[in-house]
Amino acid sequence: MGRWEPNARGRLEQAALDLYVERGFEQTTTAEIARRAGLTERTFFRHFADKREVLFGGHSALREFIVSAVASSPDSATPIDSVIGALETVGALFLVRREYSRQRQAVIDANDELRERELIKLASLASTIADVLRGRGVGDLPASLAAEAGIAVFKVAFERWISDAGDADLSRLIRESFEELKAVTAGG
Amino acid sequence: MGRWEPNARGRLEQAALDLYVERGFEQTTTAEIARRAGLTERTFFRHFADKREVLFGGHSALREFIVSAVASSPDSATPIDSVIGALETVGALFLVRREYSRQRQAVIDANDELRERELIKLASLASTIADVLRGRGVGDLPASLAAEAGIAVFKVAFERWISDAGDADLSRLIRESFEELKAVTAGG
DNA sequence: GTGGTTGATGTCAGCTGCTGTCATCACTGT
DNA sequence: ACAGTGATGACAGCAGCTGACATCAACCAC
Repeated sequence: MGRWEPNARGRLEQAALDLYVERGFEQTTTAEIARRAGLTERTFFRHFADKREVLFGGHSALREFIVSAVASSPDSATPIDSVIGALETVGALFLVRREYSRQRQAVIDANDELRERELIKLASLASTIADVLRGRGVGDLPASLAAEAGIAVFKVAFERWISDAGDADLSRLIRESFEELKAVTAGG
Repeated sequence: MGRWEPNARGRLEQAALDLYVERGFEQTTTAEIARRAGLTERTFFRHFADKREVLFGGHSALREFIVSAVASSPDSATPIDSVIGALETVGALFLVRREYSRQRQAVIDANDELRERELIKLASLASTIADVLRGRGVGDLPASLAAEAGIAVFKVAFERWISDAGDADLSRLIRESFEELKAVTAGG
């Protein structure tokens, strides 16, 4: 048996989410999170860069998944189809996390600082996707726009998915939103 | 003559920008900004919600301008054309502020916290634009997508404008980027 | 003009997020 | 055994930000 209880990081994540749900993000101190996880405040900051980051641990895995999905899409695919296709694939992964996603998103939506962090994660993701597209020979401007447009579609679809009372399929919402974007930009 | 020097807010903005440029955002304390402006730290926080917000004072005017431009676009215009048209118009206003914009953007780009703040301002703007479109009878989904797509175009165009060595016209870059978005989404 | 009100600022105390630094001590390999 | 490693604890301290109260010129009512 180790000197300490295992999975300190996971305990901190759980304690933080619980407290953020119970009493809100701002009303929760880092010392409280650490105490509930059976650790000290200093240790909290060894595992997470700041009080917000504890909610965004899953983002790096998501990023890697999307990057490899875009990179491995067929050469015949247009840039935007590569991006939307990758996002549809990743959308399927959210199926089983619906309730967790809702809870987490409610916490984020209730606080501006957390919304800021979420937006920069998405912007950084768009930037990475654009880089991958450029690596596939896509021009600078279309790469940026395909990536930004894809993330815009994802944002809209995700919001619909979270607020949908039923059990809509995120992948399908992404596809529908993309078709709507096509319709919206096609005019003129 | 007043009891205090006039334009305290403006002095704080100038002092903050100067210090951020001179030694970087993180290396500047709010006390230093206040001191350089001839005021106290407490007064700084009476004028600005936080250390970042001092760089985003012009955003509310920009927002109002864009909102009224979208609202007053002809009924015959499609949603995306209303948005792009409004952004083109606002783009013309940046003509005379090129050097200031570059300086300010360099400060923002050098710091993640400032980039977060900028992104939430743009996201909030997109949300407001979508609301205006809905008020004009546009459906929920197309309103969100036209607004998000418009902001995506603006982001890409603004970045090109800032990094362009010459003196490109922001309005023209917005138009070009929009045409490129059309081309990118038109496939399939 | 006397007196009350207002509004921008100053002063001060204090909490919280976050960091640097050093100590601790189970575990690991030799 | 014994030294090294790595996760954690303990403690001090800075900077961002807030609440509460004081100050005092300008303005207004009379």
